[in-house]
Amino acid sequence: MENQKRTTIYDIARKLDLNASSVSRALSGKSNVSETTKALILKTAKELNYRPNSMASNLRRGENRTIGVVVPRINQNYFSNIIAGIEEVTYQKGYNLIICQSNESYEREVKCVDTLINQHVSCIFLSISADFENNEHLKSVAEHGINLVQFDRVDDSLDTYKVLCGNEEAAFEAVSHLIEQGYKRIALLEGPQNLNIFKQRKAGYLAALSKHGFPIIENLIIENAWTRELGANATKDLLSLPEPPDAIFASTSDFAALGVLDVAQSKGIKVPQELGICGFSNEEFTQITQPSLTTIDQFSKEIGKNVANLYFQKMKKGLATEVGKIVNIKPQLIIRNSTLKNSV
Amino acid sequence: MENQKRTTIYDIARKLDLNASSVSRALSGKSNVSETTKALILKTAKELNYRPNSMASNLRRGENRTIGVVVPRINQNYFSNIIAGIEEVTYQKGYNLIICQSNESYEREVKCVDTLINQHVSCIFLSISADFENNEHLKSVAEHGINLVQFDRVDDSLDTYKVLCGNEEAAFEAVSHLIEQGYKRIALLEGPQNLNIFKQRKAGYLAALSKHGFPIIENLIIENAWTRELGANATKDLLSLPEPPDAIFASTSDFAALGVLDVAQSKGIKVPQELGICGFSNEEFTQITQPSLTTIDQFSKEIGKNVANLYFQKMKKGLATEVGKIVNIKPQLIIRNSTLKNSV
DNA sequence: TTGTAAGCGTTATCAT
DNA sequence: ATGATAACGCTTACAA
Repeated sequence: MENQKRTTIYDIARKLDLNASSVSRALSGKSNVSETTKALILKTAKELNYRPNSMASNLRRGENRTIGVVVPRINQNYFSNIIAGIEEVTYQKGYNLIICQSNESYEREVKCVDTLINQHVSCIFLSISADFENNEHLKSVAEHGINLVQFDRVDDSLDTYKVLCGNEEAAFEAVSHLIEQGYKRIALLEGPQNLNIFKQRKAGYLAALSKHGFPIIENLIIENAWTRELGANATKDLLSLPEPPDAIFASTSDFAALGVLDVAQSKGIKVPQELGICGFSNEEFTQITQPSLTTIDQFSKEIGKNVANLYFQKMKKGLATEVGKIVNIKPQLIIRNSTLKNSV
Repeated sequence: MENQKRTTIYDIARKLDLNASSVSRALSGKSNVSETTKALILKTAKELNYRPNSMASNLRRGENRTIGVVVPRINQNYFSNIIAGIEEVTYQKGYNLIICQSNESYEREVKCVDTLINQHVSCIFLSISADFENNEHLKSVAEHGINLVQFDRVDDSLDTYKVLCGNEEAAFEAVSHLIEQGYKRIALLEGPQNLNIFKQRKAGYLAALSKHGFPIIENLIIENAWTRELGANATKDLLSLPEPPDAIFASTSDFAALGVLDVAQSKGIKVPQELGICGFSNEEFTQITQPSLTTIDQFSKEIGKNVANLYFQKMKKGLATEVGKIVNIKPQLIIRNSTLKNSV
């Protein structure tokens, strides 16, 4: 069972006293083969349990109907939804997906890209890791004639196709909403600034403050607070300031926002009356917390679909030179109880 | 950029006035090649930006260092964690992963398996879809000399390697715990019975009842309640019975348990005093609800690692004929407030 | 409509 | 230690 030889087109040809090329033609639905022999070939192919060897045909044709995906983490809702979106499109196009996770490590990201290049994938969809160092590996993708679509966490300096998700405007909206609700001292939990998305979210925060004439208070901005625990620690620090904030925008993630809520509850601080909390990503649990958390939905599955469509509808057809190289998915502010100071 | 030819071992050979076979030997680290030429080859390979063509070498060697994974849904915590576990092992072994999702559709599951067979993957890791019909496609995997590891949702009738996760004992423990807490009328939300896991969970429920001398009450058992909404509907029905249950075991998922909690809260029923609730899977949100939900942790990432290790440590080495074909991951009951009637 | 033959980029086997 | 050659299974000009 282990090592029996699989049937090839030659086996079929031999059995029917035909030539392998006829079999190939028949199986790939070419027109130049008579209906009778075609039927015969299809029949015996089935009998012999024939399966095409895609390694061989890929090699011969010089193209591999496979797309490589590199994400920081597979098992994070945001990314697994993107992958699901990608898969929905690629499956229907008959393409396979090779999935790699960088585990937020730059070194590993480089290795993933390397193996994908070796696999001769048609395209790579990639979101960079948290400790991104430089873009040599991404340049080498292009050097090997492989298409590249960056999404979400992208290297701006590289002129590739990109799917972005309006981080700056989302942060702007969120902070504006906090201001409209009457919060006066709004803190920011920010993520690693080598990632574009966190830079943009910070920019949105700053823009909203300045638009409403609010001062920028440096010690209300906490770096690297992007897990539940780090969010909680940051909150403890913030609340013990002489002039503590009355709202915290956890721009990094809903997990950080959850950490904020943890601390607020353990200290008996009322949310949203005494402290407003806003997260980022619309994780499932944000509607379950007490109070439910205001957050930003990024339409992650949509992002995935757009990434894949960008490849199939534009790149592959050689369309879109400059126009349409960048797709923007507009995120949406989801207002819930954790910031509704006025309405409670 | 798009269509330039990639450098091959012939290009390197030509440049160094050597033979392609020497280059091949040098690059694949064989011993029978002098240190000097080896160094030379490696150097020029780098200069020419050479990348091995794995399609070609796979074809030649007759093996594809790729593993196919088929899951019902990629973007479900349980499965994405399993995939993360698988990836952790396969990455380190230098294997690639082709991921497919069946979307709980049998037809699509068959297609996924088909493409994986065509890809000549070394092994398929699979968890069957909800509307599983028959195992013809799984049999054909073996017929093509491809290894198969089933996990979690498996077809018991097939003699393959399996990674299971003690569904029956977990359900037994959960229901025993409910009984010990003093609940008298324990309802069951059950899933599609064509899936082994739901059958086993039901069996565990029944076994626990009978062990403690509890009667089996048919109308406390609700079929197909495995989403939040279906769980809520089932709960409404249950609570309007003349003799409603005082505990509900949502054996299908934590989402169903959440639906139960929704209804309890909207009806002002106190959890756990008037109604005990137990879920299944230890989703992230179960520790966030008010009250927190008792559930069962399945160690999903561990399952993934075990699946992959089963292949690398046993199947691939031809070890383990009968012994060790089935690995059992013991799940763990996580007791939280939603069932602690006695302690509140 | 069918057959012939070359070639995709490797690697394995044999000879040198 | 290195070279020549065939082969993996398929596709595709080209010839018949």
